[in-house]
Formats: sequence, structure tokens, C-alpha cells
Amino acid sequence: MTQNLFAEARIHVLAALHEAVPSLPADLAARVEVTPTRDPAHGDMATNAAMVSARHAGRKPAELAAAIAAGLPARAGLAAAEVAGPGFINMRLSQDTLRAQLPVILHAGEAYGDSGVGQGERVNVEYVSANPTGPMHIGHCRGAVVGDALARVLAKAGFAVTKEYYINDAGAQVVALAWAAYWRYLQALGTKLTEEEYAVGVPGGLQYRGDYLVPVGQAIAHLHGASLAAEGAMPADPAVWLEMVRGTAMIMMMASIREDLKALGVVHDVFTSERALLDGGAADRSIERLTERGLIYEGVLEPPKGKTPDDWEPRPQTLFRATQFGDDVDRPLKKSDGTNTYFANDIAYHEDKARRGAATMIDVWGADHGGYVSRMKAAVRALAAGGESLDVVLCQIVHVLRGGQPVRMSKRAGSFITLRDLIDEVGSDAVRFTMLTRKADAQMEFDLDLAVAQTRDNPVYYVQYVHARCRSVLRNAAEMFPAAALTPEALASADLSHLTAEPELAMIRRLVAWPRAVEGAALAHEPHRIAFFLYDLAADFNMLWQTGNADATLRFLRADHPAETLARLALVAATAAVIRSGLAVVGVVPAEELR
RNA sequence: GGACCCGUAGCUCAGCUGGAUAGAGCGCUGCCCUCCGAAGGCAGAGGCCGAAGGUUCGAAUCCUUUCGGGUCCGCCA
Repeated sequence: MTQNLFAEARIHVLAALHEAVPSLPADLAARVEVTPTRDPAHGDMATNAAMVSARHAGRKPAELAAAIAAGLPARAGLAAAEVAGPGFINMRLSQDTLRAQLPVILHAGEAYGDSGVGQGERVNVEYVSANPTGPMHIGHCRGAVVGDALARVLAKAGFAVTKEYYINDAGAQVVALAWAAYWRYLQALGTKLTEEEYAVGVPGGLQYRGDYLVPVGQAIAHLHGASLAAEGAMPADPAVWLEMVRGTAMIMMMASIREDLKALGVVHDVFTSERALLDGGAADRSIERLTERGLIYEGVLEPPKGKTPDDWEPRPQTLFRATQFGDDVDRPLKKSDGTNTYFANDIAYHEDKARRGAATMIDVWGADHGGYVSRMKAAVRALAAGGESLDVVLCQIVHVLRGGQPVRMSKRAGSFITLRDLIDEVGSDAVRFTMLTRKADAQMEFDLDLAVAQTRDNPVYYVQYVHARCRSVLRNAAEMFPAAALTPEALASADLSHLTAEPELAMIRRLVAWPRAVEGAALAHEPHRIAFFLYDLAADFNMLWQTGNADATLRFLRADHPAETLARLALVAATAAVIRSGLAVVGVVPAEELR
């Protein structure tokens, strides 16, 4: 039994189209779609089949549409198919067909909407990948939620998903972390140095002054005693301690990050260490492969136009021919000291992901990496041996508001909001849902007060409210029926022909659109669509509910009409199931009741 | 100077990969609880989809130009 009525109808439409136009090229057929209608007067679904193929067939769209539509109802089990507008074929499902989806939903439960479009294709979603130099803050949060919801919707759509975190543990920033952790270690030992006195001796200056490293320093002191310091808790030769401290600090930072992510419901499958990758020589091998393809040369780049850095001087560099793959300029792979650039390392990392089996790679990045997208795609294209592809989902900046006023954040002043603070204040559910109420590539404002408000303008509560209402109806129904009559399986066999009111049928139409919404969000890599679907679904249910207030014969529970009541309970239970199915994608726990 | 993202109702935003008369929330105006959860619903007003060209049966959506806002710009990660 198929779950997606639109996909099913499309098969019949294509069959009818091929009879009318036997020579139709595949690329035109691929453009045929069956979509929900915007206006209920147009029926339940519409297809552009005739308009897409009229030119090729040398026929007028309306006339071709009539030919296709003629046999469609019998073939596809439709109540009607008629030509409209410039050549649409509007299709109307019979009420029985619509109602027959309720048992499908009830039997599937949260699995409703699961799809096979992904065909088990392996997708690697890499997200968060925050530098392990401090706690996660709100800037990381959006990417975490978007990436996680994207991974979930892809999995639901039938892709084989790997959720991955790339640990940037190889650069200068983790050395700076080690120096900062070492300071806390000296403090734990009772050094007489002041922070400023210590900072003078730190190459590049003392960064990461937040007190989150205090426990790290204490842990190192606990593990090693005074053995990593000179006499009197004074700094010792870095050769003695740097690697040790770096490793311990890294482990503790990553543990803290994983804890914060877990509090947000985000759990990665794979953590890949940049350092481990590079120690294995991956970057050099990637450069070798590019060289074999003739994509590496020594050259001099033009300075950026209009914004020449002060210290600019022309310099021969080892460059990758990114321009051959759609980038604007060729990109350097070697620093002047002969070591590899971060880009070179990132090429190796993406090659590694491909080697591990990812047919599609999706990177979720912050907007500040926007300028990096085209070169990374170019590199993947250059090295893709088996048609691997890379898509980058850019998450724009989040501005935090409290009471409508912007919350200013400054790292230097230490006044940035950590992810943990945010979760503690508004809760994981509100954070996750709210982060999905904008498409990723639009800037968003996150209003702390709104996220916990219990009104219609807070989508989290609006959706939760509807689920709680559904559960409440089912709880109240226990006064009319034994529990065994109210299980999803029992309700699935109710006589659904009692569902004839227009708001009831509208509700069913929304529910049956869920599998299509899942597929659309997965294929477009746009998890925010799920949040909007849930919001629309909630609005439909509230409308349906109100009709019971206006007309008592339309209430869900009617003590003197048990058969009708069971049919409506089936609709209510199916609605709750779709909400749970959707909230599972968003990563939000459905509420049984609200208080 | 260049690249990328965004300009849709007074405000905050959707618009399902080019479809029919462009939608929702907030705000504004007027309604609806003896009643399954009013934490809700109905109705009204509000639009040259930033602007100008182009592509075609058809454009908010694609292309070019242009004007605003944002992110970034040879060795950082």
C-alpha cells in the first residue's frame, strides 16, 4: 500500500500521457508533476502533464489535457478529472479514497511518511564541527538544529544517513587552547604569576580566558601533580607539557561539547579528527592526486580588487585550478612555510568522506564560510571518482532578542550566550522548533520571550497544543468506550463513512500530504519545511475543532452516536500520529497535555 | 572593487525547484465560550512580490542590469 497519493497518481498520469504521446522524451516526462491544489474548488490534486508536453506533441495544451483526462478517473481511481485553466488537469479523489488513508496512517503511526525515495543512497551530513576550544554558543546552535533535522528527514525519506562531526584539532587554535589550559593548571598548583605576567610569555598572546578551562587545569593537576611545571608552579618548557595539555584539554572540551549537543538532542554517528587524518598523510595524497590530474601549478595570484591588504606582495604559490570547476580564482594549497593550508586539509577530509562511501555530502556551515563554498565544491568535483556530490547548507546569522530588544554579544566581554544557557532558559524543544521557523539561508531573530510564550505566535506551543488537544479527546473518549476500542488498530477499522463534513475532509487532505512534504524537504535539503507543515496542520485542526463549537453535531465526542464518534476519533488519532511523525523529524517531544 | 545570501501586507516571515485569483502570524476593525482544552476560531481592511529589461503557453520563482541590507575576500581555522 503506497502512502503517497500524489506519487501514485503521477504514475497513472504518466501512463495516460505515454498513450497520448508515445514518443515523449524522458526529460519532459520528468517535469510532469502532481501537486496539491491551492484552491479546493480545483479538486485535490492537479497535474501539468499536458502543458509540459504540448509543444513536443504539437498539440494545444487544453486539447491534449482533455485526451489525457478522459481515461484518467477509471485508471487512477479518481472521482473526477477535468481540464482547467491553461491546460491543467484537476483531479478529485473520491471521499472513500481519502478516508481509506486514515487506516494507513493509524497502522503506520509515527512511521507514516517514511519513504523510499532515497533508495538507500548514502548521505553524509556534516554539521556543528565547532572548534573544540570552548563551549558551544548560540552561533553554533542553528547549524546543529538544521543539520540534525536534515539528517532525520533524509533518513525518513529512505537515505542511509551518517551524521558526522569534524574535529578541528590540528591547527594553531588548539595550541592556543593548550597555553590557556596550562595557565589554569598553574593556577591550580597555586602559581604566584598574574594572568598578565603569564600572558607575556605566551606566543601570540593568551586567548581563551573564559573560566570554562578552570576544571581542565584542575584535572591536569590531578593527573600529573606538579610534574608539568617548573619549581614554584612556574611555567616549564612547552616541550615538556604542550602535547600532554593539548590532548587533555581537547578531550575535555569535546566531552563538554558532546554533552551540550546531547542536551539539544543531537548525537553524531562519527567524529573525525583532522589531526588523525593529516597524520596519516591524507592531505599530501590528495594534492598528489590533483597533481596527477594536472590541476596543480605554481603561480602568482592577483591581489583582491579594491581591498589590497597592507602587507600584500606578489608571491608564487602552489595553486589548485579551482576556476576549472566553477570557482572565481585558483586557490592556494601551501602556506609560505611549506605546510598545507586549511583548504588542502579540507580537500583531504572530503575525499575521506567520499572514500568512506558517501555518495552525497552535505556540509552545514555558518554564513561566515559563504566565501568558501565554491572552492570546496570545485575540489569535490575535481576529485569525485564515482560521481560524488557536495551540497552546502549555509545558515545565516541568528540575532538574539529579549523582550524585542537585541541581546548584544561580545566574546571579549564574555557576554556571549552559551548553548547550555539557551537550553536552560527556553528548553530544547523550543530551541529546535524555533530554529526551524526560517529557511536556513535567511537571517533570523530568536526572541527568548517568544520562544516560551504560550500563544499562537509561538509555533512550538501552537503545534504542541494541538497534539495535547488530540490526546485530551482520546482520554475523554475512555468514558464512552473500553480502552481496547481506542487503540489505533481498533480505530482503523471504524466505519469511516461517517466522515463527510468539509472540515473533516480538509483535515484528511492535509494528513495525506505529509509523505509528500517529507520527500520534498529531504530532496531540497530544507528541513524548515517540516516545521511549517506542522504549523499548517495545527491550524487545520483548530479550525476543525471550532466547527464543533459552532455546531454541536460536529463534535468529536457524541455520547448518543458511538459509530460516528469512533470515526472521528480515528481522524483525531491519525492527526496526532502525523504530528508525532513530524515532531520526531524536528526532534521535539510531543506533549500529552499542557498545563 | 569582487563573490555569496536576503529584499514579498505597517512588522516578522512562508510560497512545495516555472503554474490558476500571491499566503500565514503579529498589529488594526468587528464578531464567536452554558459546549470535547477560548493556550482557540470566524470575518474585514492591508500588495506594482525593491526597480527596469529579457526568456515562454505562464515568472515572486530562471537570465541580465540596477538599488538597498547582510556575510566574507591570497598563508587564520
